[in-house]
Amino acid sequence: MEKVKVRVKGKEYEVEKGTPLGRVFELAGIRDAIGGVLEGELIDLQTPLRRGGEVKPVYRGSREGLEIMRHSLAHIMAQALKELYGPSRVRLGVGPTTEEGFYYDVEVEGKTITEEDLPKIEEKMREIIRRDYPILRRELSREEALELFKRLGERYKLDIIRDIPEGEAISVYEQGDFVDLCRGPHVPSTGKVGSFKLTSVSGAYWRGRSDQPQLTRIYGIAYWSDKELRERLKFYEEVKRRDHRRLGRELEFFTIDDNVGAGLILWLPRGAIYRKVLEDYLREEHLKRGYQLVYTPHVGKSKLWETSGHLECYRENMFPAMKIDDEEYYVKPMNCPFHIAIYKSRVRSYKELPLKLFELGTVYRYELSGVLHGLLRVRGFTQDDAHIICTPEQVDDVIRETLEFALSTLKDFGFDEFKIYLSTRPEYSIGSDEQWERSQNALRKAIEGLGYEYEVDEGGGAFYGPKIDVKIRDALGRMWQLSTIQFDFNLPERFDMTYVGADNKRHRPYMIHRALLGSIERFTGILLEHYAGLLPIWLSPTQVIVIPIADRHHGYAREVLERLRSEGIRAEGDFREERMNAKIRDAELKKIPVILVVGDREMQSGTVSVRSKKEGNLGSMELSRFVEWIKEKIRNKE
RNA sequence: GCUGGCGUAGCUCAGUCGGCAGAGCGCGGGAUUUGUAAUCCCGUGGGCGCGGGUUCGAGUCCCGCCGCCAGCUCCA
Repeated sequence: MEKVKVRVKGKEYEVEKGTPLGRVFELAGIRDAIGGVLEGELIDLQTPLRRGGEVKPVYRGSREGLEIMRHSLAHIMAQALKELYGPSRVRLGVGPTTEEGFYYDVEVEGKTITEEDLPKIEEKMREIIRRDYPILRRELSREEALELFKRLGERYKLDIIRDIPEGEAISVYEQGDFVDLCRGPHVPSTGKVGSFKLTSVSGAYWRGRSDQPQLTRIYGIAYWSDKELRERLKFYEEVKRRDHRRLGRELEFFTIDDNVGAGLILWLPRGAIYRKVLEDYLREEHLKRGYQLVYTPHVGKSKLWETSGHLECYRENMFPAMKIDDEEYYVKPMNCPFHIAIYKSRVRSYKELPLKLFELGTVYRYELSGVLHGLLRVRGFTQDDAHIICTPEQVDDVIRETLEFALSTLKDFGFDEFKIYLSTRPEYSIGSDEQWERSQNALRKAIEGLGYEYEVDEGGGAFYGPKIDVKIRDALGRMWQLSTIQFDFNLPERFDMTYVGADNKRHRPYMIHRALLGSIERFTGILLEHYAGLLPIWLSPTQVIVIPIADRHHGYAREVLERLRSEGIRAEGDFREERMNAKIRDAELKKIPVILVVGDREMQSGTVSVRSKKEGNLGSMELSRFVEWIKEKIRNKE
């Protein structure tokens, strides 16, 4: 009999090949493990050892164990469904784990599972957990497996079995009278799982293909302890509380009107002020760095989009054509062809490169109605878009400067945690080896030069060039992709872009697309959620609200207001016949960063009583001192 | 687009078995002149998403449409 050598806790054990891991743990005196990691592979106690190596035991409460336990919960849910609705009515798809828990795709004949059914299913699951069935692994031959699942009427499982490569073991796991095709791993018995909650149901196509039947996907989240589970549920509450669609309405930033159209944003006055500040900032920063501002139209002739290749490759994302004077026009989904037309408006010399054209360009893209989501996924949006056209020699400097610009911009909005991704040449691509080499090097050097970690997505670039994407982490720990810096070897060819070099010959320039925030709309959604609606003072539509206590203070309040406004501070007054407390409450709910209360005392001494949303009541301050105080905060982008 | 859920006042929601459409907030008017998160009183506001059908009678039941929300990538 063949033997394998397994090392556990520094000791080596030689056992027959195929011995279950649990047996080895017994020899090693390990009692309460629920599984193990064999050379990086997560296995359970019943997994037969087919190779040797180092094994680390996995216990309840551990991270690796979480994966095992969640997987078992998916099975327990499937068993519960079979018990509730009858085994022959329930057909199972796949039931994997997710980052937070698990799901199972199922089909229940003659019944649509809704969220109302979830408590009942949970209750049945708890019952199965209490019964503490041992979970047993069995390996079957292909024929046995096909026979078994045919008998059970599990047509989806049969699909899966057919896809398992020859020679790979086919295993099933049994608990009570429930049996499921499964690679494992699983906990030793149904009683050894953690806390869970079923959260939602949705439709999901079998194998993710729309030509396949749609199953019901039931989601659950699971953690080892009640405490962790409660914390995660609280996190979801927080996500809901911070939903930018709700904040956008409460703060009167934007609205979406059915009569205007789905995915089309109407910016309300308060949102518009914020947007103006944001856009002014962007334009200033671009001018500082030698970009030139341009404006381009919203539509262009079909010929333009033919040349650019958009009609060929991007048509399904474009709004359909409109006919004008026997000529077809398309609403722009991108700004590049226009920026290229600007570049080509005259002969360009190498002396004026790099040429950096910047536009807050509003584009329209057709998105499926089902994917639209507040500001985060829309059909019309404004990009902070630029195209940089340069010589090959300038590529390194241009990229370094651009990446630096992107990161410093993100930092200005309060994002300091980034993840940078470098996507390289895919299998099918255009452009020369030299172009790819030079560009990829420039991107890599730029990231390394700034001392950042990055991940390489090998072959993940577009067919027309490599790129860097920057993702940020928001206050809730979620990652969002914002900046992108992307080479394009395609458009300069298609549009025959050239510059005259020092040699008085025509050369092909390099072109780079880049966006820092991506889209103003989407970025605003992310920002609202990141700050839970409490924007930094420099971005707040109203920075200060002046609250007079009684009518006799209105005159002084107006003086204060005027002074603030003359200093360029966005200030408002609350002159309603309301009690001070009510006015403060309203201002707090509107998340206005600073409240100035003025009454008899302030009027006499020429001061204001400062209450900051962040820091609470700060007491009285001379008016001029307050002006300095808040200007300092605005300057520092607090 | 597909599947499921939901559409009642500007907002958040209640409306039982099919039997006179409600509450709070908001908004308007009045009283109150107030020191750090809701003063009181009165009033206003609804084609119950749209269109059909069943019924003596439909917010409620049935059918069709529209809109919104969630999911549709993570391979037993």
